[in-house]
Amino acid sequence: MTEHRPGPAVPAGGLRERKKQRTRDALLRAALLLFLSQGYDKTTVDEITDVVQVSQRTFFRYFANKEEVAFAVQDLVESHFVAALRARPASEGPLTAMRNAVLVAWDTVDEAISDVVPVDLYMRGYQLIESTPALLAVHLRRSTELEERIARLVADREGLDVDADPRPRVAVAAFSGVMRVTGRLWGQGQDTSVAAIRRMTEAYLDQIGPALAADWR
Amino acid sequence: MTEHRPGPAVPAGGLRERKKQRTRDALLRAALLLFLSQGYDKTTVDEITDVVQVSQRTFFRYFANKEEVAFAVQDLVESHFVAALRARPASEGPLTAMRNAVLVAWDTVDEAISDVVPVDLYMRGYQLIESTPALLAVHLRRSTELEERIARLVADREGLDVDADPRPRVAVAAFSGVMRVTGRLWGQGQDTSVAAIRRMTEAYLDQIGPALAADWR
DNA sequence: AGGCTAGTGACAGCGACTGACACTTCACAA
DNA sequence: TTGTGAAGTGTCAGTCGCTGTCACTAGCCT
Repeated sequence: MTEHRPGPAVPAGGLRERKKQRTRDALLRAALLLFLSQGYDKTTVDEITDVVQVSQRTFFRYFANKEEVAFAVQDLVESHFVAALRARPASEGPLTAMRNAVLVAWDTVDEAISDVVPVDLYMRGYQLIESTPALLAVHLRRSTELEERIARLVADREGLDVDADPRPRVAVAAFSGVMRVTGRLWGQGQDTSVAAIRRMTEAYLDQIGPALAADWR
Repeated sequence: MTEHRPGPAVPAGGLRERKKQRTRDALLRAALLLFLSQGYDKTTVDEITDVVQVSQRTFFRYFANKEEVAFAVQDLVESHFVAALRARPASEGPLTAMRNAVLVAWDTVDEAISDVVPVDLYMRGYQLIESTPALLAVHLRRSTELEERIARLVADREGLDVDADPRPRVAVAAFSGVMRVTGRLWGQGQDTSVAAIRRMTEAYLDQIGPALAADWR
């Protein structure tokens, strides 16, 4: 009996590891709640660690900086989108595949993250990012990294070399540009539901063709 | 003789104002040179103010934060592009106008900024931004603000309401997305000349059509 | 049982940034 | 020309994000 199947409700790993996970989760949740209730800038790391009863030094052992904790959930959603894109049939063209992937991703975010945080919390977190200059800046930089990943993925789908053919990067750039506008406008709007952002996404993607036409009249 | 025409080499304003301008310029130049020689992160504000012989407090009276000083020249170039876009004949469609505006802008950056800093310095500054995470993040956020300005400008050209018709923002987003890829790849490349980025700009813009086609084969 | 080491807390220190206040210096009017 | 107000600056003290160091505690493994 040196080994046994993992029980249903018991997280993997020894006591050490489980403790670690608990601290990280606690910090994450505490930070998110504080950010949402009083704003990111007005929340100090000390306040977060006070809630969790942990030294400030420990916070920085789990998160490289104060920003990182705000993007933990974002990471999940991004991976979720990438997975959705990967799942698209090879028969779909690049733009169609990306378009369908986002829409499917929005339709299934709930299941994808609900065991970490409720979707509602994620949505409010996203809005916080969009409305906090420091976070928005980091978000955009992270987005360009995601773009590169996607470009490589698209290139693979089409059997191309990203560095030889500019089309993958150009297509992804144009697509992502539109996604960003959508995110921004959604953040400014009233309806903060997933349905709202899904609707806007679709509407704006539909405008790529018309918007890029030579003449708008 | 309570007033006299401004002499040829004498900047406008009283002594007070001229002094102010000199301090600001000195700080700007000192900062840029330090950033370029030893990197942004490794340069402290104290080092900058030591060169100019000014207290740290004074630095922060001229620049809201350490980042701001790195974008002073960038500001000029952006305005230069906006001006170029404004100068495009109404007969050109949105995309054509933007495309021509960037190209013309690159062809004339030299004249536009040379009395503040040599173009070479600007180019190296741009590369610094692209390669410094903290600066890149801010750059991208600033870019979205510029995008909004451009979208309004484009909407005006076409006699549309930005908030009613999504096409201006979508077109600008797609365009800017491609511009960003260009900037990134240029920054990673070897040739740091204006000619190089102009060439890449043109090449990548040419790919928008093909990249957005349904089928790439 | 006892040594090993991962994880933590306490502390000191750096650098970006801010508020308060006193002081210098220019501007402008009497 | 001089005096007065305000603009611009330096000094100082303090906050906050973040890092290095070191000693200590508690799971782990033999």
